Amino acid sequence: MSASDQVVTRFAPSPTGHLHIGGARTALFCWAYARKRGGRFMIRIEDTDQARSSDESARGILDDLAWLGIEWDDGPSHAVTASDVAAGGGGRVIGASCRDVGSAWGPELAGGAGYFQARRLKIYNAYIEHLVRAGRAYPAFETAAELDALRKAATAAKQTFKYPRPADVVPGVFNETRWERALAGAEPHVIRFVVDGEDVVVRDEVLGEVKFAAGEVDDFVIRKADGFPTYHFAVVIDDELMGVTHVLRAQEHLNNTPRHVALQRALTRLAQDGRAGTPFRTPVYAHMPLIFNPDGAKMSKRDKAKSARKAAKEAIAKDPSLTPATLAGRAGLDAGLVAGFLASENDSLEVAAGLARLLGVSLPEIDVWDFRKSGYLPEAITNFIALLGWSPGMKESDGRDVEKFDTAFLAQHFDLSRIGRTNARFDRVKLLSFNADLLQSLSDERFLAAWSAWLAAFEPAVHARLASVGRAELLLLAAAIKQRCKVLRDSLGHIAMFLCADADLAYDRKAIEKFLLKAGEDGQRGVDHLRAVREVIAGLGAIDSGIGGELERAAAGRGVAMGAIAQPLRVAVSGGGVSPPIDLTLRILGKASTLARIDRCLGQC
RNA sequence: GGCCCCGUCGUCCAGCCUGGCCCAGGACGCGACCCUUUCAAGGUCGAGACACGGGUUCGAAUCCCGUCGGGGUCACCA
Repeated sequence: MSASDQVVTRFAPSPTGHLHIGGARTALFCWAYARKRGGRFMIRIEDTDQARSSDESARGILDDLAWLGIEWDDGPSHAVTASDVAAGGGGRVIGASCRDVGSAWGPELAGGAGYFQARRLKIYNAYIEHLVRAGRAYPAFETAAELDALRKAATAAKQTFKYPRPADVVPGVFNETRWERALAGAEPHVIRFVVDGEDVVVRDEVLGEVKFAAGEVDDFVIRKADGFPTYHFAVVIDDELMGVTHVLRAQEHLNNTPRHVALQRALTRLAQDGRAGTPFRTPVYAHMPLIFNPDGAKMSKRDKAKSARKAAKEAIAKDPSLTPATLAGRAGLDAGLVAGFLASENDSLEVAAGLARLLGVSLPEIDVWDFRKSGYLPEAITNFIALLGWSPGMKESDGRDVEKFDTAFLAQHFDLSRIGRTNARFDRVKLLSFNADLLQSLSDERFLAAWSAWLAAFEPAVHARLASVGRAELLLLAAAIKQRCKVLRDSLGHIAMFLCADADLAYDRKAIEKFLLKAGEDGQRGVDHLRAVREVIAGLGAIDSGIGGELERAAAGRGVAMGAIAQPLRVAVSGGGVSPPIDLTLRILGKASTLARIDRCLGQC
């Protein structure tokens, strides 16, 4: 395969926040397709929105991608962080040997810098000037307010708004007057593209042929008043210049495609007329289905606000003494902002998070970062999202569908032809099950490693406390909680009883009544068994792997089933009726702690 | 509203292109039972869908048309 027909895919995030789970799927599919075809996968940062873009966000997105194990051949260079579980730690840089996509335009575009659109203004402007001189684009001077008024009028008249091309703009004729006026610099202006009246047929690998009639698209903006290109323009220029052959993106972009094709055609004519550049190719398009919420709307950050609002309203309904103001006070938030939030006047993420913390509810995970915080494994995420809109269509030998696989499998089997057309709801319960299965399949050692890395990143205080626990005990702990966690965050609830000081352990009165004080069918009470077992344990040198046998002998000696002594013991050392298997629990606690807790419990009986 | 996309169990996915092997298969969830020192985990079994209406055909989940339903998009955001 020559370089010219090598497949090049790209993921082009806008650095305005965290990486959305839908974006992660797009990136994953782009990556998998490039790998499958032996091509290159590229990242381009679309930071042409000056107000919303940030370097911090770009770094975060790159980091999330790396964490997922999605590595790019071309794009910004990025050091892999230590918390990057999938890639196995730090010490590497992704994108260090990327292709050159801009140094011909200036040294500032050498290396990874060429993959940031905000630095490529010189390139876009050169094309824009050629387009203007060819009569395919023109400066427009309407203000945002004027356009708004036109739009409102159209809506009021029940008509679709389309930008009316000014009478002095003639397709194919350079409007020097407007250009000079723009160059003078006194008036804010945008550059609009002259959309010709041709039908566009988009050939899509997923949807087939999609026809757009001429006249559907108006003269859209290609350069904003601040001098930055719009998405439509930058994407077309860069995809061509960067040799992108396949564009995989979400279906919400389908309606943009005719604009992009129109631009490609105009730019190609420019080249053919000998004015500038080389002909623009139309990449292969593949628009994938959207990812929905459980309630059937497009999954978005707004879901967090919705969920927090609901929780707050329920809290207020339950406790009428609560008001938006008291809620705001307790959560340390601005009262006005909270009131507005509850009235659905804003969807502040800050308010949502604050309210959630205060009320002890968890917000739905939307961004990859949210899933990281909750304690999902990257392998579970990539496996699960790959199934949202794609399937390998293979059967296991036992007749079940193949649905558990890793990214290596994707790289080997991913194909455009098996991308579905129907939107998928994001089912967190199934994701949870995928993650739980993965966690359980880990050896105790590997579980401990993943768990410890997660604690270090998200629960440093707990991680620090565990630092004083011996490796053998940690491994025992890992074994005890592994099957009980669907996500790593669940571990917190399971280890609380171990982290708690013996003197601080709280006893559940009901559990004491039920398992210690109430007499069983044989007339014996748990508390009596507990006293006997206490002496057995006190007589032991230490609690080791033989403890299970000791307890069984003790039970047999008293003529009762294991449960009759395990439950009282469990209440004594954990405070309640639920804990990991009693032998493991006692081994982790150790003899001193076990006896101390039994004695405390006996004191409460 | 205009334009565009979609419509198989509650949810995700297989089957659709190349009609019969489909009174539709798998997974998650749900129910029951088994295992069991609690909670989990695990095992077995079960309930559960071709949106509707017309065609075409010997035969349709699969092909065609219509209806209804859902979604996306109509920015100097991407």
